[in-house]
Amino acid sequence: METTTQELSRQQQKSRETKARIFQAAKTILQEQGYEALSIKNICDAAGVSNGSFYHHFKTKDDLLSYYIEEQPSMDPGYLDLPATPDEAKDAIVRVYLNYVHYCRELGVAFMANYYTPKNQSLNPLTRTERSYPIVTVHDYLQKAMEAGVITLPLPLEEVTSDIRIIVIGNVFDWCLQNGHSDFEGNMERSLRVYLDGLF
Amino acid sequence: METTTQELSRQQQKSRETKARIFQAAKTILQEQGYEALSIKNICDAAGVSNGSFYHHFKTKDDLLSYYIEEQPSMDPGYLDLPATPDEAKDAIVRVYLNYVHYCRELGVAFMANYYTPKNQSLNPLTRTERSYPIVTVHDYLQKAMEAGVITLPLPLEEVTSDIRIIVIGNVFDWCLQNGHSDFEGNMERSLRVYLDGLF
Amino acid sequence: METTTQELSRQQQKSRETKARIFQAAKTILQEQGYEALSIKNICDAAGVSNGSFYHHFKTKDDLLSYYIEEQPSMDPGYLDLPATPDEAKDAIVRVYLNYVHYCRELGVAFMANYYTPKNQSLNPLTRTERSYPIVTVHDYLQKAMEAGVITLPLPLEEVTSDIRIIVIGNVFDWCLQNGHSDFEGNMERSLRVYLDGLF
Amino acid sequence: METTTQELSRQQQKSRETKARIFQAAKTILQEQGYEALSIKNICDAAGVSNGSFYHHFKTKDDLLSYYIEEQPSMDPGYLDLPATPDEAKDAIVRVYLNYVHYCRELGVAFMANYYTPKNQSLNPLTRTERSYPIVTVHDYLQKAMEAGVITLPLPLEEVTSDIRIIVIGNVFDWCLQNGHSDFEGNMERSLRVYLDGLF
DNA sequence: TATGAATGAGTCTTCATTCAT
DNA sequence: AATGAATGAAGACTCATTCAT
Repeated sequence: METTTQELSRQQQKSRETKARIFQAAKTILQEQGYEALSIKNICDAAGVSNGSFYHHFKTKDDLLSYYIEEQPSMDPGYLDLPATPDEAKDAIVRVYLNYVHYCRELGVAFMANYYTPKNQSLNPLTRTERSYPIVTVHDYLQKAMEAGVITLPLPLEEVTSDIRIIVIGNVFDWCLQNGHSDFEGNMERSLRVYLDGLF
Repeated sequence: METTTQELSRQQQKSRETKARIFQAAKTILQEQGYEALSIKNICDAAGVSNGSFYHHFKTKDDLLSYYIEEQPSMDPGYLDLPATPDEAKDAIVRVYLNYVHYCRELGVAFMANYYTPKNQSLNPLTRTERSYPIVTVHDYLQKAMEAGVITLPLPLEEVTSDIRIIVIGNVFDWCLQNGHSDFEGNMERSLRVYLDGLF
Repeated sequence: METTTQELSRQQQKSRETKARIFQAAKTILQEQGYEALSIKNICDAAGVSNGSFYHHFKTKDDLLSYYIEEQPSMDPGYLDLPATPDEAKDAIVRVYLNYVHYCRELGVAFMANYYTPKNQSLNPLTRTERSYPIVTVHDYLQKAMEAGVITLPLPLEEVTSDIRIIVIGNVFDWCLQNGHSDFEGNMERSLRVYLDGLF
Repeated sequence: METTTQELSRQQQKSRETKARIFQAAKTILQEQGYEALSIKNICDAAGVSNGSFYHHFKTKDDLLSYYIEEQPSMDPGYLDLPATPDEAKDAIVRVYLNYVHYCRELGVAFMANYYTPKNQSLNPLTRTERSYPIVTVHDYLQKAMEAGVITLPLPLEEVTSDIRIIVIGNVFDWCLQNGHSDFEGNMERSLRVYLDGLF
């Protein structure tokens, strides 16, 4: 009968917890078992919740997924002091992308494999510029290094950053393709280094 | 009564047409509706063929998909004569992949954008080794060149071919990502060349 | 608004009815059309239930079949008090299987004749160990009797239970083979008794 | 144009060879891979023959199978000299059924699993008496031993042979159920011996 | 808010069989 | 006598979603 504000908020809080539990369960499944295993049933089992409850909190499966993507952590900057030598510049760039590798691992192969589709335009730096992609960081970094006379590029900067982006994409894609069973860090570092060695 | 060569080939021809129709149907679905819509039923409906017929022509769904890579216009063997100098080797490798670029263009961006999903295991050379991927060609080519003493690699051959594959994948992915509006040939050639320059 | 216990049980009751209807449909098909006709579709059609509903109630087709054995009218625990003499032990074991005979009669020859196929893996205790087969009961019973020093077996317990299972299977099979026109109880009791007499 | 009798018979001979090859292939598959693997495709592949050819020689799959059953080897008699002691009688009976085990193994689990259904009335000695089943042999043997005063049975002969038949059936069924992965000989010998020990 | 029963289209694949050649 | 292309029903099982309670 008496429904105080407090009681309502208690209920609301419980509801939010349920939603969070579902969300977390989905995240865990995605990371540990892959996208294919991400069925409503599996999510509900893992969350200890009925499937009806799922549909109470999320309109559809896609609805749930959209929340997931928004939650991505943003890149940690601060590697990028002005280099003293070309080799330092190479090291810095490699470090940026090893950091990205780390970030990919956090998200999990399963998620990345789903996310890394050419149709996913959020991957296209030409389309969406709000986000501070690593490649933007690297672009600015190389520019500064050139202006400071530390390095000289035999190619236009845009082409170089394009190549780097391509190499990085290739590495991620390959890692996904092999279901996380490739030497992600090793490949990333090596392919970038050889490329940069060919460059300056 | 008498079964002439011509009559036989008529049946064979019809068979080949059916196979091609299935092949084409899959391509169209991939282009217009995406990888997720690529079910056997959809393919057969689109091809106007019974599902049994599909399995008569293709061992499995994956089998069909891998044909898109196998069916590449056969490489001009002249590309791959033993090189006299390191630069000739680089040229040859670049040419192999420019040829691949040409093939991708033939299939179309729409197709490739749907085909290039990490979920498409027919892209994974580790999974399906029967097919003659360009990377296999290049692998053999580099080996021959090394044995002939024309080039020396500072890295294990496997790592080099891995890098090349990664770079090529990245190029294709990027091209798809930009809806075909990138300098596919230019990027492919440049990124490969710089990498190879860094190598030998 | 208020969800009383009664209302809940109404839904649960309906659910149980559905499950029973599926169960019964399978039984009927087995009786009238045989094991080969026992497809999920047939079962669902006969039960007037969607195939999704089937899988809501039973994990798998085998799961359903194994229920026929599990659902045995629960054994009177008094049967299985620790025996005072070897003869009491024999009596108990015989009684367990006379009870099983009774259960077989309830299911009917027609059903059993179709159910007793070597292809029906739900009959194989090695495959599915969750269920409480009579043989498990007997196994435990013999073990207790041995530990209590009431009986001594000249053979490993596992071999004995294997023999008993085999004899029981043979009895059921023979009964089916003769369309129910054999002395099921008589044969079961006699063959088991003579075997046990040879044992201890 | 000229079709001499000889030429015809040559063709006929080739035809018969093809048929035999198909038959043999089916037999091999049945024994080595089991009944489930016995598809027309597999048979034709193994026989090196087109599926059309199969249907030229056999009306249906069942047609082929019927040939298989007719080909079964008949039991080798001659174990059964009049025994001097009860133990010799037991040995003889066990030997008869170990021979039967051997015969089952020859036919293969796959075949037996298909054949050993209660619905298969050819297994019912009451129905079909033309064949000289092992149990008939044993029946006659026991009778002779009794008449000679070597053994005495505490039960009617009919009941004893019934028990023995039941035990044997159980052994075969169990062996099938476990896909040939049970100790067929061991179980058969042990269960029979314990039973006979309980008998005389 | 939460439950879980029910749905039915959808998944890939296998198979026995037919038929034109 | 022999080929192999084509058929389509059938197999078990999964899944996102709806709805009455």
